[in-house]
Amino acid sequence: MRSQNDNTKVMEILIRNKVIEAIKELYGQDVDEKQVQVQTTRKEFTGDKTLVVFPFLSFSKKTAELTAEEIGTYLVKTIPVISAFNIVKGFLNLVIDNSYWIAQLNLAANAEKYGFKASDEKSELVMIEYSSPNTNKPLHLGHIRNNLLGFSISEIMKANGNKVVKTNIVNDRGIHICKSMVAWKKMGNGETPESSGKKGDHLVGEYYVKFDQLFKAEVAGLIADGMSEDEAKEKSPIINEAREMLRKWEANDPATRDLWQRMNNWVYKGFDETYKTLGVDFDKIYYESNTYTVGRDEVLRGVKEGIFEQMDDSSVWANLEKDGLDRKILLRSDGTSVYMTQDIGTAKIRYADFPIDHMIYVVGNEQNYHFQVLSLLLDKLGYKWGKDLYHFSYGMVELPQGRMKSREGTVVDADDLVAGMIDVARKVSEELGKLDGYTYEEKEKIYHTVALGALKYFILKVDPKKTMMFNPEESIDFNGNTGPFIQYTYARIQSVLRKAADAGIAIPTHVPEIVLNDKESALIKILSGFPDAVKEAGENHSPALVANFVYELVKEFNQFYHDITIMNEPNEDIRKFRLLLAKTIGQTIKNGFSLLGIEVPERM
RNA sequence: GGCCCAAUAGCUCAAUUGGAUAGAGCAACAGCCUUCUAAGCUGUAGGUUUCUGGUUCGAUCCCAGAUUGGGUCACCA
Repeated sequence: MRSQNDNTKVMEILIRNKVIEAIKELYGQDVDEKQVQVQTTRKEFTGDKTLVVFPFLSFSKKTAELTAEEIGTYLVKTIPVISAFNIVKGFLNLVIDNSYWIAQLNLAANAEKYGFKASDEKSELVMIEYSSPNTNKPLHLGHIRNNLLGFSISEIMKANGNKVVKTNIVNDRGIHICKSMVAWKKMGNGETPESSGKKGDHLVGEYYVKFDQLFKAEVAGLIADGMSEDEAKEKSPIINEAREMLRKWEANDPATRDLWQRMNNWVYKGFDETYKTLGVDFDKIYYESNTYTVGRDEVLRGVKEGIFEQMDDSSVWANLEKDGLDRKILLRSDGTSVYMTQDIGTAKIRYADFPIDHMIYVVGNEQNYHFQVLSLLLDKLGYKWGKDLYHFSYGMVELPQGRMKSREGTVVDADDLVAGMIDVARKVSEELGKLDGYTYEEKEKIYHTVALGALKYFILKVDPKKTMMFNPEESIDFNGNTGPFIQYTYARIQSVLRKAADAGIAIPTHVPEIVLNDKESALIKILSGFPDAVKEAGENHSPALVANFVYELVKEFNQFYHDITIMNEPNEDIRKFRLLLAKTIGQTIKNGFSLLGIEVPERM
C-alpha cells in the first residue's frame, strides 16, 4: 500500500515555505520557520488557511494590514491553488481553490485506507502492554479504561506504520490470590463455576471479598480483646494462613500449586469472556509466575555488582537518593519478590523475545513513581533501553461517590456494566422499531455493537491523561456527542448507498470538478484533515484526538444530510459527487472508529 | 509533610500546543417528521477559563505565588 501520510499538512508546509520566500524578497530578511504560523481558518471567517502576520512586523516596519496585503499578494501570485485572500487585523486569510478540494476528495476516496500508513520491513516494532490484571477478582471500570486505551493505542500505532505487539502481564501469583484460595478452602464447599453457574473470575472474586470480611472480623475481635490494630492485623489467623499458603506456593507444594492452577484457570476463562465482549486481544501473554524469578536473579546480580545493597536481614534495596528518589525494596527479607522485581524480569524477557524499538506500558497514573523507578533500575542494571521505557500514564475513573475501591464494594463491574448497556440499547432500539425484518441474532449483534460503541466512545473521547468522571445513572447516553450518534450517521449513509444501488446508480471512483456549496466544501475540508488526526493521535498517544475528529466530521455531515438531498438531486454529476462524498465519509467514520476499537452497524 | 498531577457553562468534556468573538453534548426552554433513518436538525439561555501578580503585539495555554481537589511516598500489586 502506498503511504498516505506523505501529503500530511502539505498545504501548510507549502504556504510556510512561500512565506519565508516572500519575507526574503519583500523585506530582505530571513525568518525562522517557527515564526511562520499557518493554521486552519476559523469558521467565522472567510478562507481556508490563515497566516498570523504579527511576527513579521519587525521585519516589514509597516502596519499589520499593509504587511498582510503584501504577503497575500505574493502568495496569490506564486501558489496556483490560492485564489484570493482577505485581511482581518493581523490575520491573513487565504482562500484555496475549489479544484484543490475536489482533488482531495478523489484522493481520499481512492486510497486503500485513507490516512493510514502501512508497515514495511523498516517499520519500528512497538510493544504495548495493557490490561495486566490480578487474578483474584473480576475486571472493573478502571480496567475497562485501561483495556480500551491499550487496544486503541495499538491500532493507532499500527495506522501510523508501526509493527505492534500487544502484550499482557498477568499478576497470577502473590498474596492476593492466596487470600482467595484460603477463603475458598475454608468456605467454598467445593464450589466451582460449573456447579454454581458463576463466571470464574466472579466466583474467585467472591472468595476474595469473603476473605476480607473474615479478616476484618478477626481483627475487630482481637482489638476487642485488647490488642493494638497493628498487632491484630499481624496476629489474625486467616492472614497467617494466607502467608503460609504463599510460602508453600513458593516452595512448590503440589497441593497448593494444584489449587492455585485450578482457581487461576477459572479466572482466565472469565477474563477471556470479558476480553471477547470488549473486543480486545493480545499477541503475547506473560505470567508473573514465570518472570519473577528472572527478576530476582537480576536483582541478585545487581547486589554482586554493587548496584544494590543487601541488609543484615538479607532484604535487598536500591538507593536512589542520588537520583532524587527514595530507597526502594527489591527483595524481602525472606527472599521473596515484590512488584518491582517482577517488572524487571518481565522487561528483560520481553526484550529477549522481541526486537523492541519502543516499549509502552499502559498503566494508571497512580503508578507514575513505580515506572520512574523501574526505568532507572533497568538503566543501572546496564540495559541501554531502560531509559526508553514509556509509561503511558492515564487518569483514574471516578464515580460520583469518589474513587472506586474494591474492598469497599464501590467498583463498577465490567461485565455488569456492559450487560446493562446492552439492555438499554435493546430497549431504545425496540422503541424506535427500525430493525423490523432482522433476525433475533442480527438484532442482538446490533445492540451489542451500539452498547459497546457508547461505552468505548464515552471513555475514549476524554483526554487519556485526565481523571474522568463516570456516573452510571447518567453516562449511558445514546444522543448527542456519543458513539451511537456516530454509528447512526454511518448507518444512514449506508442506507443512502443501498438506495443508490437499488436504483442502479453506480458510484464513480473519481468525480469531475463541480462548484461546491458551503456544506460540501466544509465537509471535504474536515475530511482532508483525517491523516493529520491519525498522525497526531499517534504522536500524542491520544485516541481522544481521533474521537474528536470523527465527531466534528459527523456533526458536519448531519447538517449536510439534513439540508441537502443526495438521491433527489436532479443533476447527475452533482448526485454522483454527493454519493461519493457520502461513501468516503462513511468509510472514514468506519476507519476512524476502528482506531477506537468501535464497530459500525449497517442499520440501527 | 516531600514529590507529582489537575482546576474551563448547573453537569460531562473540547479548544488546531501562545492567536481572532473560549466551543460541543447533557439538563432547561422554543421549533422541525407526507420528502435519502428524528439515536437527527435549528434556535434561545448559560463564562471574571479558581484567585493574585508577571512575561508580550496577544495568555485558558508559559512563569511565580496562593486556594481547592486527586495521586504517591508499603518487606501490597
